[in-house]
Amino acid sequence: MRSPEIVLKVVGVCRTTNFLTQLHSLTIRTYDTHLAAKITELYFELLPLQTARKLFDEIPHPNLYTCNRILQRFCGKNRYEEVSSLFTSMFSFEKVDHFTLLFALKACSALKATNFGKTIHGLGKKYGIIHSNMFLGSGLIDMYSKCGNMDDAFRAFEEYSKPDIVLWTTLVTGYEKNFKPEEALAVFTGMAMAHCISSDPITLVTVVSACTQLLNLKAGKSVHAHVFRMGYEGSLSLSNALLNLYAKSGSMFYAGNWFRVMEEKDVISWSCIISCCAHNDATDRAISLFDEMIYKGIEPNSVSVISALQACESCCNLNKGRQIHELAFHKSLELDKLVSTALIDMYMSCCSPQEAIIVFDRMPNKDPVSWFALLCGCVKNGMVNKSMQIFCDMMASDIQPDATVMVKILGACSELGVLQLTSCLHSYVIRGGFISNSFIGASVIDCYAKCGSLDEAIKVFERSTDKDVVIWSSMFAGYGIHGQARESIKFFHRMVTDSTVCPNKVTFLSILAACSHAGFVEEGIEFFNIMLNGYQLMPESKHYAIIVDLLARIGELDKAMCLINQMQSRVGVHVWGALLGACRIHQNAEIGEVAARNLLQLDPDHAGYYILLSNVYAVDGKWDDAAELRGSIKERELKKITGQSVVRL
DNA sequence: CTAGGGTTAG
Repeated sequence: MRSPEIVLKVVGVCRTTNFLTQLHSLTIRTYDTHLAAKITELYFELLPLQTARKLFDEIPHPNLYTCNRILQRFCGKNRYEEVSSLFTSMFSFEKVDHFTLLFALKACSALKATNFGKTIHGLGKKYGIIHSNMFLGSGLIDMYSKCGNMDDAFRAFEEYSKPDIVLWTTLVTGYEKNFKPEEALAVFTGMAMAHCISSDPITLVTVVSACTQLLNLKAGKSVHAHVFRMGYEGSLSLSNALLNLYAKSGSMFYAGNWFRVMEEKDVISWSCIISCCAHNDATDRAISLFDEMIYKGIEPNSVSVISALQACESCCNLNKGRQIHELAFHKSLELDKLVSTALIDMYMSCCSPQEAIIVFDRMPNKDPVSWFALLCGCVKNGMVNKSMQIFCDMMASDIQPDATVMVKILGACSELGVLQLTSCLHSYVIRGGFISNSFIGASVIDCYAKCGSLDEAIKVFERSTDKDVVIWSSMFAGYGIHGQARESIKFFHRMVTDSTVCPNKVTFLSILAACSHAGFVEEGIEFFNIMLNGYQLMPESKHYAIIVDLLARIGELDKAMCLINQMQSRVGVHVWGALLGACRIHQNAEIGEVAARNLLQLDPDHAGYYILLSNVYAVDGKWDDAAELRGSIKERELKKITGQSVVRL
């Protein structure tokens, strides 16, 4: 077997390294370009990168065309390390062409290797092929954009005196993908004003995406009108981009209407509308749309499954969630990390942490987000010890916790109330360099306060160099927890006079809570008014709940009721709960019934409300009503969850 | 052998 043709045929079948070594020496001797091309491909396909490069360097006359083909093949397979390595070997060539550079640029984009990209840019100039065609231009702009370097992308763009539509679009897309939607629209405007350039459907997709980022419905609509004028409504991607714009701008109405009239719909369109419904309290509609999609024979992908799972999550539809899980399993979509994480979220929100843990354990490669979902879910389900365990496992698996994880775990720790653990986490926070993050600082303060050590909380507060509104608020709350409303108020004045920090809604919530905890009725009401009139902050349900509690406690039930009637925001359970609790103390069955009826409407399965109401009846002497209520608790098989609070020093 | 686009996320 001396003929290269025969060798080539054999190469296709036999792929052992041993055989490859023999072929290599043959290739070096024969100088055959076909053989060289084929074997180059095999080196990079089968051997470790370094070995492949070494062998390739020994080949006397590799052919540019075939090397380009190999680069292209590896680009198609996303094997960019190989691309970059082979390209570097090609430096010894007398000349490479724009195809070579284009594939190399693709590798730079994927590997985010800006410096290497700049080298290629320079090579292009050296070889004088930069302006040989527009392909290299868009490749350069795209490379700089994908490396997050828009300044160089723009400079590359400026090197072309007559940019074509693709070049313009690449630049617009670069700005949009780098979260600079204003710049994207500005470039688009520049393009529209440039001579002989009119936008095409692909450009408009990006323009619509920029409008979506800006939540600029008005601009988006005018693009939509332009789409109709140009007759582009047949473009599916463009239709989907518009659908996404309507969905994201919170306009379910527009989204639904546009979805209905869209000529063609694919799985992306369906995912988009399902996600829109799931995020806008139309969970049942989201689920029925998902069913409809399946019924119509549209193959679900991970995105549609995730959106449907989110719908199940927010309406606690465990059975439907399980059904979708099964579907995802059969379609092998559970392999997608985002799907698994959505499943964990769903099971955790539907109060089935065991199933969530099973999903997590099955994940072959867990990412920080899935760890976080598991940790949050355990906290949400009251499994605080378990969440601490997860935190340890996470570090044992070499996953570095980030700021969000730290905030969550500190929250869990404050619930556990173990002071030693708090100081442990505090040291970890300092060592990890997290202490400058004000959310974490505030969590540490809160954690110390809840574990009983106000002194430590104050130390952390005084030591923090950059006290922002979050840190201050956590300190007000800390004093509040310890019943020291006086100190809390003193600190509030210190903040207002000594710093430039402006209080927000959370600040007032902390202050109000402190007043409520210490029974400072007048001060509480005064702060409520300062918030409303002094700072023009709209109180939310939680603020009202505290004020209602304060008023109701001193027996001003009518005033409290009056305040509730004035509320513009949704009246939450805490507001009615505060009122009902006070009605029991002040023996007002009339208002108590109103409060209870509203409560049971908001949360029919909460045993505590039934018991509170039955107590209201009892003190009023309405024994029959009380008995009937107690009966319905038994009927519904509701159990009162007993409260516990623990501090371990 | 070659370039620009749409849905998910704590």
